[in-house]
Amino acid sequence: MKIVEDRDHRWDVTIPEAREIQQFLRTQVILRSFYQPVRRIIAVDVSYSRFDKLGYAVLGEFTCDYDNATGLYNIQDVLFLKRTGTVGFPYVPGYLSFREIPMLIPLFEQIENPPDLILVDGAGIAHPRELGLASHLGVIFNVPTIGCAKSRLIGEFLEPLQRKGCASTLNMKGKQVGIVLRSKDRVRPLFISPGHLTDVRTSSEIILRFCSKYRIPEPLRQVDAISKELRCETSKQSME
DNA sequence: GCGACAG
DNA sequence: ATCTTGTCGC
Repeated sequence: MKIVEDRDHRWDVTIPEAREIQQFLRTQVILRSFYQPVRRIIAVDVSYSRFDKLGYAVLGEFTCDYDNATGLYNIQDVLFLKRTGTVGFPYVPGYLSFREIPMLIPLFEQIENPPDLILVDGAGIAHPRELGLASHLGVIFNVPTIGCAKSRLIGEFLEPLQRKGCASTLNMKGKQVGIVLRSKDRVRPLFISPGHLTDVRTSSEIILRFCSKYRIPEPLRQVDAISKELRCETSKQSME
């Protein structure tokens, strides 16, 4: 996969420079209904070492079949790409994409064809400048993305009912930027927002269809487990 | 000035 | 994000 030429930029930047990049890229975000069901999807995640500045990036590619009987996707993993790299940007709320995307780019370079959809652990447009990690990734590759955060970055909301599937709107400055979704009975809700080439409605529907037994949608749950596994086996080796 | 703050 | 033990609830 190749980054759209006009949307490529440096990653070793200062916070003010990062903010300017976000302010330009946000103008490229497109929100629109997404034709379901999806067939080929990619999910990504990064975990970190507490000692050194190492990050463990994982990209998972899956094929999906929508099951009319259960209302869920049956997923089949096709391949997992892993990479250990140096983290070059600190965690600053609102600038997560400058920390994680540089570690993911080498993995996306190994993917020939863009998928139908990319699932991201983080915010989409539910972001101070409407360009969270999912939106940033979607815009530079021009691929549909959905942001699926485990906690709130920004926005007002009412607590959704405790049943799986219950939801409430996530609003920013009076307009809806996402949805607060209960992905399982009696667990903390997920904060879903469209990244690029999707919309709130489609994003929440797709995410719910990837949630069967657990709070986290299956593709994201798998790449999360694999990146933690990679971190553990890597730090174990460096001890001998 | 103070609180809030994805991963 | 990471670390960390037991413990409460479904």
